[in-house]
Amino acid sequence: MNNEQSHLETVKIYKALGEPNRLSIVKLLTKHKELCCTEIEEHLDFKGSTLSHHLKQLADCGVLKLSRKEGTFHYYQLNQDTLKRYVAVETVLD
Amino acid sequence: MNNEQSHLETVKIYKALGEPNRLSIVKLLTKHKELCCTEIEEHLDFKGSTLSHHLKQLADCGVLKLSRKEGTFHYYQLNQDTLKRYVAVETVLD
DNA sequence: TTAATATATCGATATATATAGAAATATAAA
DNA sequence: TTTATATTTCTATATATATCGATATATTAA
Repeated sequence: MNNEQSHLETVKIYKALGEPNRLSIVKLLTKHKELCCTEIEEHLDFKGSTLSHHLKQLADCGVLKLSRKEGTFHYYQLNQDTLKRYVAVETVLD
Repeated sequence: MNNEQSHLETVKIYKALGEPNRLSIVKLLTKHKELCCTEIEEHLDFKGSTLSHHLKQLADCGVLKLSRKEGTFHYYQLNQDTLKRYVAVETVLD
């Protein structure tokens, strides 16, 4: 539990959340069951390639997961298990 | 609550926690009521000026506070209120 | 098949950040 | 006072990261 690996996993998660645009993505997803890239871009103003990088980082550390692919649309949703394990969701995300 | 300022405050806190050495400082302080710089340096191996920067960053966002000065020794402790508001302390810090 | 659209990856770059040595500050002891 | 010690601040630098345009991939429609 408190080994080096979990330490770095924890760091990775907080690093992912410690950037304004990524935290906005997470907050946006608390208001929607799932969203695809195009929908996220409608709410938050940055370029597609930038969004893709942020989504990858959030997915790599387990904060988000790809929930569904419908045609070319990739839908993402929050990974509530991860969030509850690391974040005080009741004060930060509610 | 969910305004731009609190968004950036939240980012600041997770950014502070999202670095291996700083997270180590926080974890170390969960095991001690308070510690001064010299004591922290005995546990974690980095230079005094580096430690000072990390402590400043952690204190600026409210994760740590300067609890006491005794001579030239500056004692720091965790700010439990901040931690509880942002971190799932029972899984991350216990 | 070709064309159109959505997303991801690549490569470059500008900005941010962690680190460290040196200097500054502060306190206490000699 | 001078000296020693603890911590902070200053300055430089190397590394990490966010962003973006271009390209690549994947899927669907025509």
